[in-house]
Amino acid sequence: MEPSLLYAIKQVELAVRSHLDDILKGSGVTAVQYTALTVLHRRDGLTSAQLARNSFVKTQSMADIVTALEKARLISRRRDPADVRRILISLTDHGRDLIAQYDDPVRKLEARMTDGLTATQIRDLRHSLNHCRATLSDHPPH
Amino acid sequence: MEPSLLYAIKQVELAVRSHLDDILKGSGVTAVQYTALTVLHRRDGLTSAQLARNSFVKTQSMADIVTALEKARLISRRRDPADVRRILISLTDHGRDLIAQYDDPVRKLEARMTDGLTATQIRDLRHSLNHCRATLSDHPPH
DNA sequence: GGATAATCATCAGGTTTCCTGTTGTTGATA
DNA sequence: TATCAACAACAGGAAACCTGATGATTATCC
Repeated sequence: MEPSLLYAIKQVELAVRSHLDDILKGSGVTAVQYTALTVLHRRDGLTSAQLARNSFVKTQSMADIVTALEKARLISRRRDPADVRRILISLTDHGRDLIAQYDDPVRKLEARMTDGLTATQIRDLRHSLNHCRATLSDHPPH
Repeated sequence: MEPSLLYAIKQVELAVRSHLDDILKGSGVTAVQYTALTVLHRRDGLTSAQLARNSFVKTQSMADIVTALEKARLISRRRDPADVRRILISLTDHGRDLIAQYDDPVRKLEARMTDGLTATQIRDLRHSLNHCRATLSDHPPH
């Protein structure tokens, strides 16, 4: 009986999170919080609601994470002058330092994971994952 | 700046979980609990500790899930006569019914996710994911 | 222009899923 | 036999999710 692709993805993600938790032990942030930081590192000035949509969770759930990151002085928040409802989030210097500090071990984890795959296989894997992500986003659960 | 493979996997898993939560709404089980049931469906008679290792979590964490499933009468537990420390877990008829009930919508979710990919691409994706899983298991965090 | 709808942030309260740490029992090993 | 490893379980706590509701602001439609 062939295990499903859904299960295979979950398995890899579980393994990655386990290794990531280990890498981040002592950093003061969880794997989920670290991921939110990396998203902000790539796209500064997002709102909590945008971050939530990016992670397929409710805004209330993302608020927990944002609150923790702000308390740790890793992010800062400011009103959007163009839309007073919005509060834009940016990394602080402290937040950028943390990203920089763990960039290397996280890259090494990815290298270890793909060790044994060819460059072509890695490229195809990335392509297929992006395809799956896009397809599921186009047909949202609600 | 290229998003990492680790991030791509997390994104797909988040999207899958979101859709799975939606499918399972009304089932009485969570996505995590459902996944544990599918593992037992494929390999009956596992212990809680074995399930935990399979999911890269501590035995104490898996105990929460197993307790919930037993309370819902979806699994049953019995002592292993060959090793009295162990308690083997099996699906009940009720548990098998639940798996059967949601098998079709879950398969459809997987089909939707891979819509647009060729059979070869899907095969390669499965192969690469299994490779990543195995590589990370061979180099455990602890 | 004004009513209606959508969006954002937030409060309250609750559940699930993870953790550390500890203990007692049993099986494996030296 | 003595030691060590594995399993299950208890206690307690934190993180990350949820539903439901509210007020403020912006967007849309007649």
